[in-house]
Amino acid sequence: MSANTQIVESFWLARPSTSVAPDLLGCSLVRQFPDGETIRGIIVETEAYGPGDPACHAYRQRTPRNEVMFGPAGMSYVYLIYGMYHCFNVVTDAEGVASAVLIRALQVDAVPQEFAGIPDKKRSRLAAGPGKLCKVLKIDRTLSGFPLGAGQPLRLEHRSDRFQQAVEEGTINFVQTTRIGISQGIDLPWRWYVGNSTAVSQL
DNA sequence: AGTGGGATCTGT
DNA sequence: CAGATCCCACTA
Repeated sequence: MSANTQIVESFWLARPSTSVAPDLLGCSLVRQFPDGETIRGIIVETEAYGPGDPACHAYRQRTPRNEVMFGPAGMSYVYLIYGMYHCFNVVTDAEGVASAVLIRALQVDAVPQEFAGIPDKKRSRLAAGPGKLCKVLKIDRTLSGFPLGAGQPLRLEHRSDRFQQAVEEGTINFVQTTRIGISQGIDLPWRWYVGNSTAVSQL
């Protein structure tokens, strides 16, 4: 696998969310608009949700909202939270197994024009949170249930060679901890983030 | 048909 | 730490 190739191999995501979540760190999420404009961010924080997990939206029943989580890997799952923010997930694992990885933070290098006026300190943390990154990339529920492949409004790209090399050399390390903002399943260590990143939602 | 709480974020 | 704000899953 070479750098910057798009992740069209959905089988790569057809594994338990707890395996996929750390592997998504360093990959890029790319938003492509009809006019050709793109906004991209490097994934620096993720959380896994899956079977037997009381914090998972599909823990109780298959419902209209969580339907896409039961589908094949490599699809988007977007939902509205607290009436005003959206959260973006990558659906994982085999068809019929409800699971997903919540993307919690992105490092956005090329900040869109409309955010150019804000202070440097805030600008580096523009997408440091699941609701914030959806605001920056203009992700809402209309983008739920679509494949994350080439030519789509949202797509994933693999780690750059540079990032992968840094991981292997130990220059970049990953931290695994418990998840944030939930009231059940609070002891499961299913949150991962890039150790030296300044763009994670919390430490 | 009504309702309580939610995988959040911002400003005080 | 309160408030914003809306959808939906659950109860009846």
